[in-house]
Parts: sequence; structure tokens; C-alpha cells
Amino acid sequence: MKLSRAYYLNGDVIEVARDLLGKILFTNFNGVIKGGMITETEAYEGVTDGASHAFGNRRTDRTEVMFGEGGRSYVYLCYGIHHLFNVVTNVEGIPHAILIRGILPIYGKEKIHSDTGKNHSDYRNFNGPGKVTKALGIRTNHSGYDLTGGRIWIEDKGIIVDPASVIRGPRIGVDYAGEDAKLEYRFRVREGRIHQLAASQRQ
DNA sequence: CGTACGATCTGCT
DNA sequence: GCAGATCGTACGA
Repeated sequence: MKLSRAYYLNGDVIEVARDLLGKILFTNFNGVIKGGMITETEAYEGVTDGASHAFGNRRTDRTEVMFGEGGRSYVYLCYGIHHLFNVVTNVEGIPHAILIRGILPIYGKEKIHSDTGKNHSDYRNFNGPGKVTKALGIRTNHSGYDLTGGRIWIEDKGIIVDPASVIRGPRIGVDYAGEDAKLEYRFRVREGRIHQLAASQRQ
């Protein structure tokens, strides 16, 4: 079942980041459907989060989508090379975002493997936000897409990620954020559980 | 207009 | 463990 608009209109971005584990992120570009189970996320909490691009109510052409209605994509270029994909959640214009940091390819695996140019095994987990977008073909020009549409969306396939399978810790690469760098807004599925959880899904 | 740098990844040591 | 890749964005002059 595709996640509806209401799912993204949630003011508790930490809770949503945790809940997205086990959901399936899909893309459909040029008629090619790819999808993978979300295995790692990070929450970026509104204008008070020193690690967020929206910190201090900074509104620019790039960040504007975060201030809009929840349920859209926010994609930006990092280090001049990597396209990083975020889910915008939102109530009353508070710019929450969730960075998708890892997926396990499930749908269109062969296409994902050929497009990434690597001889990944079918069971390779794409851990790292730059790898996720490369696997699914997401680029910065896909920022602002409606996640209730047919190009990028997320589905709940009934995978339940139990609390014992989740590791929570501080976010990666945000040392510049001072005290906020210590916030435990990163969630990931234990390596050993990723496979079992995806086993019920078929390609 | 000039410039510094980043929510990273890879390959080499 | 560490440096290099590589460029849009943000911000100050």
C-alpha cells in the first residue's frame, strides 16, 4: 500500500524516521520500476536543528521545498558528486526532512545492479545515501517531486521492524552542528536482520 | 563576482 | 587510515 499524504503530515519527524525502516522506496523513471527496503534513515528536525539545511529558518531556492507541504522529495548535491534523497515531512510549515541512507534492492534488482556498474550480489545492501540514489536513479532534478505521485513513492508492504532489530545513534558527517551532532537521530536495521526481514518479499 | 565547503564514496597505502 | 574527486550553493565583497 502506497503511503498517503496523511503519513507525511506528521510533526514528529523522529518517529517517522524510525517508522520508515522496512518500508519500500520505489522509483519509476522511463518505465523502469525499481524498489528497495529502507534500512537506514536520519531525521533533520525543523529550523532548530543545527545539522539541517533549514537551520535558523534559512530559506533558499534549494531548501524551499522543505518549507512546503509534507510528502515531497528534497534532493541535493553533496561534495559535488553525490545526490542525496530526503523525504519532507511537515506540519504548519516546519521544515522536517528525513535522509534515506540505506536500501536493500528488492524490485528490479538486475536493473539496479547493471545501472550501478557493480557486480553486486542480489543481496547487497546499499548502505550510504549516495549509493541509494545511484541505485534508484534519483538525481537533484527530482527534488520537489510529489511522493504520492507515480515517479517516486514509498509503500508499506507489511514488513515489521521490531525494536530489537533497530540500532539508534548519532548522525554521520554533521560535526559542524556542535551539540546537535550528538542527537541520536540515526536509525538503522541490524545488518543480520536485513535479510530476514526482506525474505518475505518477492521480486 | 569570488571563494570556501559540504547530511560522501572510492581506491590506494 | 587518508587523500582526491568535483560542483552547486551560500554568503560576503
